[in-house]
Amino acid sequence: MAGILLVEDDPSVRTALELALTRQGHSLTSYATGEEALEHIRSRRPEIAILDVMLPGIDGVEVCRRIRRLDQLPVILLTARGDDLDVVVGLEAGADDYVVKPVEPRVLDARIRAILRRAESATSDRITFGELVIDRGALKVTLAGKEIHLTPTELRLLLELVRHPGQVLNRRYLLREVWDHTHVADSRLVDACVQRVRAKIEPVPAEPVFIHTVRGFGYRFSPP
Amino acid sequence: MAGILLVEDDPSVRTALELALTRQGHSLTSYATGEEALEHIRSRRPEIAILDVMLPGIDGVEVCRRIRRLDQLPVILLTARGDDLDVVVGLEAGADDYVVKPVEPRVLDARIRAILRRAESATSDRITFGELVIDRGALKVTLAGKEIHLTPTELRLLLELVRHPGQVLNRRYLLREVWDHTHVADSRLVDACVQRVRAKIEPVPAEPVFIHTVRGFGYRFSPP
DNA sequence: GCCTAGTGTCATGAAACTGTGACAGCTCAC
DNA sequence: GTGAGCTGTCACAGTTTCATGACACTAGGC
Repeated sequence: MAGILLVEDDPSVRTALELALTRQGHSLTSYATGEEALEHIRSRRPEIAILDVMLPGIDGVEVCRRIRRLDQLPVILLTARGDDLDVVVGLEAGADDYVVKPVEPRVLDARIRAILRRAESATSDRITFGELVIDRGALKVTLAGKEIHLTPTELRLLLELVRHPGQVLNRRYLLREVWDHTHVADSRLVDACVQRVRAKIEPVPAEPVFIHTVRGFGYRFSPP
Repeated sequence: MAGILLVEDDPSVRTALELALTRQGHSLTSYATGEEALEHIRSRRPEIAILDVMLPGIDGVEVCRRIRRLDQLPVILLTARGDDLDVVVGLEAGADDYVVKPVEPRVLDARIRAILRRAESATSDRITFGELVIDRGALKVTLAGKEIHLTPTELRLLLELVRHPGQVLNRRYLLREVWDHTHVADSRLVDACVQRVRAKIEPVPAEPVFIHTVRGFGYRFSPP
């Protein structure tokens, strides 16, 4: 998933935060309860969790404790109460930061980045194009939070295209860079591979939004 | 020194903080200006720096930037102003936290501990991935509390993979790092060793949860 | 010398990946 | 509108890659 996990039960606050954080360029999945979040935390592998403290059922501090029992996942606790004792308890539960609502989106964003920077997971070189996230370190591609499996050649092709966003790359060039240079056969090879990649990453492969055909020249990667 | 470096120009605030933090069990050295602090930071090697933003001469944010240029030393910025923009600027300068004065000693202490805990876990000898605990100091690996015996090569391989969690490491790299650099050997050697490690640490070696094969590229360690 | 744990190599089968060609569908120039 | 040239789509067989287990070689303890 490679994004933020948000847990907030109040729908209006949740929507506002979703909007604000998405606008700051984060990808995000949100839940209303701690139970749901804990259930999905293993499979979705978020980079950071933002937990409201006051939740129905398991509260945010307890969710934080349970996360800590297994994982180093960074956690920010979010609360309406600014009580000093709460802050101390929250941080002792293993939270990395404790933020009092209402919070300016820019401030929350800055705190998220500060924590991610330190967690160093931010150093993994990741590129994001809307819903499409390409992690060059982990060699993982995710679309709308769902991991996409690409074969080695497909991945090399996509990385090559992404390396030159907006540029048209012709078939000869792609054959040289992605396949072995010694390749003579200029068949439909590139086309077929592009098609395979599209089938996996394009929501509607017939109307590609990422990899565009430039008739007579080649292909161009340009984010939507 | 292994303590806190405090930079605060107001003598009364400085004395109050010194007293409070000492009472919380921290050892501490304080300076009135950023220049003095920067001068001593190399030799004294503090664990964490707490910088007032408003300082005569170089201000706290600038001190933070200069520290960042050299070092990972954790930094807390301390300020009388709670302006959102200040927070963002401060955090972007590389600060780990931004605290507004006046601050309850307990809260400051909790924030210091949260940051130190995280900084320590990054370099700590013991890393936990769910059931798997790797003690780099004692060179011991335990799975669900039971000690696992790994041979030297197996252990070096596992440590190398764990050193880059989530990253795909190719066979050439692993051969260079884990085995001798001058190894011409068949890269199937890596496969065999990975197999052996899996047989020991994976509950179901055929469906690995720790060491994943990335076909065509190499192996990736990522916790379940 | 003998035994053992550790290590590198190899054969094998299974699974995944890839190149290829045929053909349909589309686009553009005329 | 029409035809030529491009491109999309698909199935399939050959190839590559990997997991697995067996085995030989080595160094060091006894």
